[in-house]
Amino acid sequence: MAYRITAQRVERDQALREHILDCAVQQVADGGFSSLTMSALARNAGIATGSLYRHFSGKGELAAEVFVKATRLELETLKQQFQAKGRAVDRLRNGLTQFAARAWHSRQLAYALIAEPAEEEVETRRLHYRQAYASLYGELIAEGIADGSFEVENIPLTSACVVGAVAESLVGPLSPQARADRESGLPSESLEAVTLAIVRFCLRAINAKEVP
Amino acid sequence: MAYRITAQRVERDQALREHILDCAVQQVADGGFSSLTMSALARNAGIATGSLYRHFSGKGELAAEVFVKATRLELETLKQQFQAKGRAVDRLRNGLTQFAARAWHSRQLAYALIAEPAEEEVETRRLHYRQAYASLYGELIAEGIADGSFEVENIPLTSACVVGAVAESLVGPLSPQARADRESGLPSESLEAVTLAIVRFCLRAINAKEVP
DNA sequence: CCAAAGTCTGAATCCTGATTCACTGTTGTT
DNA sequence: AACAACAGTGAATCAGGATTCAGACTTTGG
Repeated sequence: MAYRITAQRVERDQALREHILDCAVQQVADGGFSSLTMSALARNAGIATGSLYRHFSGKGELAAEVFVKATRLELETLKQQFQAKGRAVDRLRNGLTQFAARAWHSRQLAYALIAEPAEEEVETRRLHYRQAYASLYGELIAEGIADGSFEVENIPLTSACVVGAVAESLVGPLSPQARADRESGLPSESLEAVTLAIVRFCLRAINAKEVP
Repeated sequence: MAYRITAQRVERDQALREHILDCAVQQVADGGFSSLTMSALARNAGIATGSLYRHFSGKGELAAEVFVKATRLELETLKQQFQAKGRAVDRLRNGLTQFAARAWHSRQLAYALIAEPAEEEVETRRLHYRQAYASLYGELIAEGIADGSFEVENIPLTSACVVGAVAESLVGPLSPQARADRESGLPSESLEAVTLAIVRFCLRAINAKEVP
């Protein structure tokens, strides 16, 4: 024998893999999944295209990992707000507010994660994580129902509606920001106005006793 | 001179163009935009691929026309309900109910029109028509506000939320139908249940005095 | 320092459809 | 009928990105 996978090598590999993923996330944040090409990524990461394939079986897997890495963070952040202590209404309001702010400040990434067409593998993950978002809303709604502050008949469907409403108003083509991008230069609603509208919309939709 | 575009020729051309579009819509309704390839379309329409280019400048234009043809119908149908006579609440409820039913009965097409990734030219039209949907909701909401049956602060944003909620719950990955497709064979909500949930959600969200 | 066993490289290749175009078939005019 | 001008055909070509792979280069253990 004359070669063995040493600990140092394993570390380097992991570090390089992370480095590649970081570059990839950056690329998606800058130009969406459509700008994530193997050659551009290799260039950014400072390696050869072929080397990418030592770390990822193919583009699909790579894109999926990018998606998961970025989405998990958002989901966890929202979860933290939702599972904090306090009244369900407040937690929902805080969660939505924070979610809106994060999406607002990195629109391209938010759009890529929520809506941009991408590899099949990404769509699979998207499906999974949308369910996860909906479940999160569902749990919170259930708690609110239990303590009498909300009133909803069909929790899963209502959760889906909430996910849709939030997505559309924040990153969809109707979002004020997208409109502003198009009719560039012209007035556009502020983050505060948008957040308020979304929070009101959702709270009313779930029959909250208290709406700002 | 020895050739002139005769009326007969013009008619044939128009007829053939329509025939091609019909085949294309059918293909999209069966397998989504992803199944719309020039060669398959040529085969279905019974002509050569090259001939497609006598009627459309390229795939983008063709796909866009398919989108517009199919979407215009939906929009007009909804508009008719919304602009009927009667109370705003009833018109909204009827419109949503009908929209849901139509989407439910041709999911693949609904998905293709509302959410499926497609050519740039299609996305442009989609943008336009989503605005149109939102405006339609907006007008109706404004009428409802005027006669005191709704109460909404930010009409455009609220309309966007409605569009998103409806889209997500009907054709999004969280729609009961999509879930059923996945966990095939298992129970799934009925069209009636879904419709009721959506109508309730939207009516409450816009602060309707009367919710079923 | 050497040989063995990996790793890296990036130009060449493959893949999947859209698009073209030289050729054949039709239609309209004289 | 004969010709001009257009329409239809579909195999060949193109396009643009992912993927491969024959060296060149590194690391490891002796």
